Amino acid sequence: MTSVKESDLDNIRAELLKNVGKNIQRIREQKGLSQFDLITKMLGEFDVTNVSRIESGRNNPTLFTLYRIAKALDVSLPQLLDYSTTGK
Amino acid sequence: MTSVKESDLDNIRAELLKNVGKNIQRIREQKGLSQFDLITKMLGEFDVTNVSRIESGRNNPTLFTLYRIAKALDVSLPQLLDYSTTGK
DNA sequence: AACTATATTGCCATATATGGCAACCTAACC
DNA sequence: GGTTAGGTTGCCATATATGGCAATATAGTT
Repeated sequence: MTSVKESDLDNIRAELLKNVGKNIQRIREQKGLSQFDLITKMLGEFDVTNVSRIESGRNNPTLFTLYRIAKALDVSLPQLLDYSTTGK
Repeated sequence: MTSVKESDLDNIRAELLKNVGKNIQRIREQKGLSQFDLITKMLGEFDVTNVSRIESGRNNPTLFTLYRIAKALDVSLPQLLDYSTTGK
């Protein structure tokens, strides 16, 4: 077994995006911020629409996007992506 | 001061991509793997060309790409992105 | 010199993240 | 009822990550 079925790969991707998205949402809400509040704290421009898509796992955000979200939420990049401790 | 000059934003992005890229390269070489070895260990298909581009900071990888690289290198996603401890 | 392994760069095509806006949906108000 | 805040979804355009291959570079070895 060296390969992974394509559908499995899609499931792995979907789970990852959902887990990270939920983690972002959890941290944002812990800080008492709305999605709009978040984008106003982000470096540069960002569309609030995409926050919803990222938090719900519909988008596969880039490294730079994740970095700007982490900064806006006042957490480190590793913290933002560490969903293992929060009960997956 | 609420905004960031566009050139500053580009510099922040460039530095981030370079730091994470170097971290990936460092971990890969510590494990004694070539770029080709890395892609063969990654889930699904990945082009070796893009490993070079990511390690040199020319590409802004997606979350799923970072996840697959982390898995192939046998480190956690937070570890892969934690370049702060390694001397920036 | 030649050969091999590894990495970089360039080019083009495709897939998709993001920008931007409008419409819609709840829930909580008055 | 209406209004507001927050979030979602749909649509389209643009930017760019990735796929894929070829060419080049570079270092190591014989």
